[in-house]
Amino acid sequence: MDVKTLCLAVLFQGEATGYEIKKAFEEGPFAHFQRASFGSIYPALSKLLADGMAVAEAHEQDGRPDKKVYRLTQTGRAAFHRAIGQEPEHDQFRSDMLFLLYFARELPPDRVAALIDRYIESYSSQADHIDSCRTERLTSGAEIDPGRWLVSGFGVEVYRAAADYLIRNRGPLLSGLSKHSQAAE
Amino acid sequence: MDVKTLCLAVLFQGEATGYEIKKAFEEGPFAHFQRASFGSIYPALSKLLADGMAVAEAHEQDGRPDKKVYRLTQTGRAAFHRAIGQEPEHDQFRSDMLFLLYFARELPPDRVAALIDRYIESYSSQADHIDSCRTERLTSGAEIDPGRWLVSGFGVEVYRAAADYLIRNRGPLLSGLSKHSQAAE
DNA sequence: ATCAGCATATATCGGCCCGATACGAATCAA
DNA sequence: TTGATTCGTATCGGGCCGATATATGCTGAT
Repeated sequence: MDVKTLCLAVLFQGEATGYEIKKAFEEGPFAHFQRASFGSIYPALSKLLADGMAVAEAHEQDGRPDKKVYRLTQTGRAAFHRAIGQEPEHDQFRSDMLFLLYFARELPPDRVAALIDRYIESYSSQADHIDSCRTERLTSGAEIDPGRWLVSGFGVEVYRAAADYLIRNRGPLLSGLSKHSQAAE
Repeated sequence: MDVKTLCLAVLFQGEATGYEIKKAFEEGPFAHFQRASFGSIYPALSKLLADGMAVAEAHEQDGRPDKKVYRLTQTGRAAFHRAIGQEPEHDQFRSDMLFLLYFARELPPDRVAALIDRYIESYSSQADHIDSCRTERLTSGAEIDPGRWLVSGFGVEVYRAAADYLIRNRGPLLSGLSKHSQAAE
């Protein structure tokens, strides 16, 4: 999924500025499983305009700095449907934390403990946050989109599983580490 | 974690060629949570040589094409320890599958079903594969590194949780989708 | 038997994308 | 009052991926 497609996706859900598109990947609906930076969003939006997939409307009103609100054209909507017809790439996960824990033997045990605690806290709070958004949407009485519901539930489940695993294995890791250092050093 | 550090990590575990380093991220110990391509590995290795962090030995023997076996120097080993002393970046996950499922409403239901089935199959087989490597190592009687054990267990647990969630929610998603299309179209 | 395809092996190049940075102002907390 | 944070657009350097080039030996289908 290139950033052009990602912008198409956000704009498919309604008009937005470049800044708002960024937020959709930071705290919005696409957070946790897709991302894009300003350095790729703004050029992508320019290209969308050039290709006639979107139109921009300048709003100078509110604060002071001009803002450009982008909206998809029919061409853009068609391009989005074409894009989601393509075969998806494999999921990818990148974790510096697991990388460091892999080398736990090479780190001071107290650092390993701190690392794993931060990891647990981070995953737990992310699960809680998504979960609170879900219950909020449930109680709001608004209509629930099955796709979005599945995706957010996936996030809760997987983050929880990750946190639980680390809670269960924190002790064993630390004691395994100390046993080894007793034997080897 | 830049590719230079990643190469340092692989070489820390023993000498290797560029090709073997790539494999460490494809099927080796770092698969699933870190990655690197040839386009970044070879330049990184050149830099490692230039910085005196590694030395290369040419082997022309075996097949026909020359291979360069890289080995870390003391400087390299020190650089690696310095690198793992740094603060890790946040974990990141990117999933085209979840992106597509988010837009399930915009896709033909049979495609959604196929997509989710492939997803389940992929996650299940990855969990099984890591798990078989773990039982193999357990029964081999060789010493078990606590860090690596934790990391591989994490993979099994999280992949299983993801697959289980999708198995449980495949039906509800599909029926939710058909209910909606009845109501709206 | 032959030939396509894959594994081994090194290397480069175009292009995409991130992170930092610049610019500018308003609002809010210390 | 002054530093931080939010809103907002935009570029630039550098890092990294994916495709491609090059070369050869092995293996399994036809």
